Amino acid sequence: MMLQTSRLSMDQCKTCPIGASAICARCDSAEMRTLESVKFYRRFQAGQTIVYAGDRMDFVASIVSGVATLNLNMEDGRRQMVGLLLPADFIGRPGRTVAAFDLMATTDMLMCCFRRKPFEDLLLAMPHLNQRLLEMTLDELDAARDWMLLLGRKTAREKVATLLIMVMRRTTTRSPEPPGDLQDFEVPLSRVEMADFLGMTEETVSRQMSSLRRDGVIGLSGIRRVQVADLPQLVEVAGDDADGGLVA
Amino acid sequence: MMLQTSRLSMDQCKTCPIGASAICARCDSAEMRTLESVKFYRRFQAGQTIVYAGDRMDFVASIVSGVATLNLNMEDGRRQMVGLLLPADFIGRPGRTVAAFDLMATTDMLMCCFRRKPFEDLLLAMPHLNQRLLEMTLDELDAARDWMLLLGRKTAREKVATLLIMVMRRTTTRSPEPPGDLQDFEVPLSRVEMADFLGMTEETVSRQMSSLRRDGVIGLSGIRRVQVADLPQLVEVAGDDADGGLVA
DNA sequence: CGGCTGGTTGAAGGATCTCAAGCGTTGTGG
DNA sequence: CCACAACGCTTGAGATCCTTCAACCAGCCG
Repeated sequence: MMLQTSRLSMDQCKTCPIGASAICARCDSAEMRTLESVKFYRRFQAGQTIVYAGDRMDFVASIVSGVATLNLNMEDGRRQMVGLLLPADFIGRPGRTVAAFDLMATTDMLMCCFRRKPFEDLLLAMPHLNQRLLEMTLDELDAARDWMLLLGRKTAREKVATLLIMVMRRTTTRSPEPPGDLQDFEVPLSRVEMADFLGMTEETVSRQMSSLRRDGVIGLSGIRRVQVADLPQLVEVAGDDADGGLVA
Repeated sequence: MMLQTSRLSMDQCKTCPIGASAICARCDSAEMRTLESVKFYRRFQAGQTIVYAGDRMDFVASIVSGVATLNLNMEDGRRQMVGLLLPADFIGRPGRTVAAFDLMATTDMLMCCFRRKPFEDLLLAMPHLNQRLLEMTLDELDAARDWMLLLGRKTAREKVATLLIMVMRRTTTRSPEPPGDLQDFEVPLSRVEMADFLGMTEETVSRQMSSLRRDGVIGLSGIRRVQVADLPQLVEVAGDDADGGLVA
């Protein structure tokens, strides 16, 4: 397990699929070479917990491929997802040695890692790195705020619709013109994970998915594959939080 | 109204009450002089909306005194608070010309402002400023994530207890040794604002406050003043999200 | 085949919301 | 100076949405 099959082809930052939007997006070629010399790859399997809250965390990383989640737990087992991390997203917090959240791989993952301390030094030495990390963190904060509206004020049906739209937007390859209403995509989360994202139970998630299917808003095939049959209605159902980036 | 009575004494950054933890905390004295020369103060009254989501926003600012909130609205009037901003907190997003959230003053406020464009230039020129803003943004993101757990998974009673602890911790002057259980502080939010913070109705907030009082966990005097009668129990009730900074 | 996992569906219960009335304080105008 | 309207808060009663608990179903793998 954890064989690194494609090590060689990955070692070149030039060919990195997330280069344009990753932490290194603003770096010039000299800076890239510096980063390239200290980076290393790690793979994780679907379902694996990468670190638990409270564990020591000695690296930071960018997601090259796959999906990870950040989760907070209460003693009695209640769990809330607080981060959904897709390719190019950054993992870890400079200046913090101990993880604040559980970090888990929900699919097989490849991560581009840096040991924490050297990375922190680079952060001080390379304004481009600092600027890009700031920008990414501000984006995440905006996303967290939209998410808070969902958690605090939306109904179960609105929550599910919003999640589907979000996954669709962040997941489907942005074709120049959207192919009408019939997007087909895979939700990289189990029902339980969707429930943890949305702050509800898996049963309610399941019911709302079925309800949206019955109403002709979406289609379901396989277990995680969704077709948007009526995008305008899906957006309508989502409640359109003051066009918080979802409508675009 | 909006008389600036203490302008002269405020013009000196040296005497600024939030200097230690504001955006300028890491700047050296040369950098401080630069900032000082372009900063300006603005006052706002309690209840005033500073900007609406979608409005042009041509400045960024630090809160010198008072309390502001960021809010998201849905078309049908549902509202969720997504930011609670206290002295030293930073307002506005570099690189964004249009506000993403409603920004309102819940108390009388004094803000230390910079025009956006010059500030963005300074951000590029002063790594210290960039580093500090990154640090503050990361802190806010952590806080947003704790908040998401509250919104998604906590009961009404837990929500109220958590808010009280949070306000107590961020509001009371950190005396060297905490004076036993009997903290007395003011919640700078109306019941409606508390409800918007917690993702519930004002009636439920009110009921839970009364319930906590009946159970001897807190005392209430005036309308916004709270005495913590039994801190351990209050922390217990709050559900103590994996000691997410609340216990400490 | 049989157990296991993840997902769906049903029925009942409960936490929170909604709607409504009541209360105390504040400010205002007669 | 009092009456009264306005506002913010509290309390009550009924309705509702979501959860809980349980059964069931489909696919997968030993």
